Amino acid sequence: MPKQITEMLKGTLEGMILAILAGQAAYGYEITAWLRDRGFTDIAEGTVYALLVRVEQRGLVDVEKVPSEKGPPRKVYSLNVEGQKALDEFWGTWSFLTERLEQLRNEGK
Amino acid sequence: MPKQITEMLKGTLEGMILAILAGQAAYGYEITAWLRDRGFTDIAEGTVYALLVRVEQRGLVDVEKVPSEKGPPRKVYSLNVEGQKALDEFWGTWSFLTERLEQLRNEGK
DNA sequence: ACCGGTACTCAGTGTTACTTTGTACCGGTA
DNA sequence: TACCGGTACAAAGTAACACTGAGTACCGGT
Repeated sequence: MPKQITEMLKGTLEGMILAILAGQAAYGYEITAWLRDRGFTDIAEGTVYALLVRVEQRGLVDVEKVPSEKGPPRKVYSLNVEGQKALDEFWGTWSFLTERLEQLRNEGK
Repeated sequence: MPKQITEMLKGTLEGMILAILAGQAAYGYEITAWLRDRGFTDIAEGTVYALLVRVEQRGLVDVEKVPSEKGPPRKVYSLNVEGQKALDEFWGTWSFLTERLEQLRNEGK
């Protein structure tokens, strides 16, 4: 994966995580693994955790501590109503961007 | 335009400008106006100029000074071979991102 | 007793776009 | 003549975000 993606992820990674949590509750390690499976091999673990802290502080997710069989307790995050609103907004902004970019790609200018 | 777009533009704005220049040579003020016309009303003039300086320093564009009828001389930028390569790379990375995001949007998770 | 996989945390860094301010040229108007 | 608005570019300082690297801790298997 080109490291160019790093900068492109700014502003979208948070939305991606909200989107993942919209599907089902998950914990940090799980989300990281999921992203790596989908080809985002360069996303650092620390990045995901930092992001989860941020969305938690913004009140977009609910958190529950769940004991794990093999390691420290998991912090399981789930999207709440505020989070759903933020996710909708994210998709709106994302659509705006992709539409313009697609147009740019097709017309040459 | 939501200010959420600001962060999303990081990493894509440079590609957008390369894409515009691929269509035809242009100067800073013109590019800014073009972007505003397309709905990117919040993009600051200074941002575009700074970006043009950057792509010039990276050797992705050729520059020509052209006298203007109403104002200081224009710096007209055109994409060179290196720039075309960078643009191709950009579209590749962009496709990668959009495909994953679209997938995320459709499956819920 | 040790090692590897699981799971989370935090301080410091680099890149990027924004903000603000400034310079300068020109045509039109009062 | 003096001023103003639109054109055109430049540069210093700021904020947000993802990365890096190091650390802590729990557990099962050898």
